[in-house]
Amino acid sequence: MVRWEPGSRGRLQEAALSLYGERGFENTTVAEIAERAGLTERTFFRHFVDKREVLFSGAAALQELLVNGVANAPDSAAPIDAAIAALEEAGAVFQEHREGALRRQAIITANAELRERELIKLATLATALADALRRRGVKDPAASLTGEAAIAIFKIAFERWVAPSNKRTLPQLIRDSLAALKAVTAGR
Amino acid sequence: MVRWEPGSRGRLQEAALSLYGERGFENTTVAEIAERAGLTERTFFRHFVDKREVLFSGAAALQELLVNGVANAPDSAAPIDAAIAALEEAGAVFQEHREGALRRQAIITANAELRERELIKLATLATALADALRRRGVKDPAASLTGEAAIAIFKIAFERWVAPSNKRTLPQLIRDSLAALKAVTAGR
DNA sequence: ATCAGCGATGTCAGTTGCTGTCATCAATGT
DNA sequence: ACATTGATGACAGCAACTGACATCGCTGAT
Repeated sequence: MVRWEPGSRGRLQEAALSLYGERGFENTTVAEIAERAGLTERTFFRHFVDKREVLFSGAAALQELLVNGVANAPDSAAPIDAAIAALEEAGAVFQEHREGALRRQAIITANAELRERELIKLATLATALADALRRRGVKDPAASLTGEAAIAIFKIAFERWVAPSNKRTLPQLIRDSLAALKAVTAGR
Repeated sequence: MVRWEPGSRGRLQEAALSLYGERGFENTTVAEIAERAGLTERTFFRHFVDKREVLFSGAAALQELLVNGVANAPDSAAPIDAAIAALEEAGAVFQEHREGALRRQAIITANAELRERELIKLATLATALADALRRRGVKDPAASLTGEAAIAIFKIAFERWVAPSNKRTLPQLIRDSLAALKAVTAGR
């Protein structure tokens, strides 16, 4: 007989996800999440720094994916192309878990607090991309701007990807958005 | 004999600003702010929706400035140039209040919660810019991307502007950042 | 085989941001 | 004079989060 069932963190995450989906983020208390997971409120805060973080714990893996993607891009690739290549790889991963991504995104867009947290995650990704580019020898402000531009592209592409009418794939939409940005910034 | 001193809102703002500066955002309670302003905690929340909003109440005016700037740009201006013109106007306003801007920014960058709020304000500005561009007949995704790109430029320019070593003016840095973004996104 | 220490969890009390509700009272308009 | 309004106070309460300490199965060293 074990003292605790294993996988507390996973149970908390699952409980939170379903409760947020059922009754909304604001209308679910941490006590309820913990109860559904068979744990204590205090334990919830040992696994997640706050109530929102349950939805964003995957961001670390995403960041690693992006940083590696930039690092592994061919030396000949221009900064923006290295960044976009990394985004496309990440986009492919999202594409394979479309259901879960949509469910999660619906929860996030329904709540201002969660949108705040999402933005800070995106901003973190932008600086991580910029760092990765600097490691390739890209100078500032080009590195920072490329990171920001890449994340802006991802943001727009993602928005279009989750739209109900969308039929295209996320990597495709990323390439399209890059083309659109190039068109917009082309001097005349 | 008046029942209340006038200017409660201003006093609350001033009290909050100074306390945040003295002992940091997290280490000052709303009760303390209210006390310094000679008011009640409850009254604080009647003027500001939350503890952070004290630092961001100017964002509405900034947004108006940007939207008007875009609307008033010459018809011949390309979307990105209309957006940049608006940013430069706003940048000039910041330039005239550099002291206050620096003080405020120091408080914000010192705290994660405040950085979150700042990002959501920037995101709001990006969509406001995009809306203003659509009113000029710009289509999506060009409008959204231009809004995002413009805000990215502003963000980077602002970061460089507040750096201690900086000697240049914010509008100048905005123009520089635009040029850098164009260089970065130029296809080959 | 024993035992000390570790790690995940529980328990509990406390702080603080924030909200709902009702009362107060000067100023203002009729 | 009287009702209305608008800004504030008073007070109770919820829920997010934290700190401190207890519990107890497991594991590794002796």
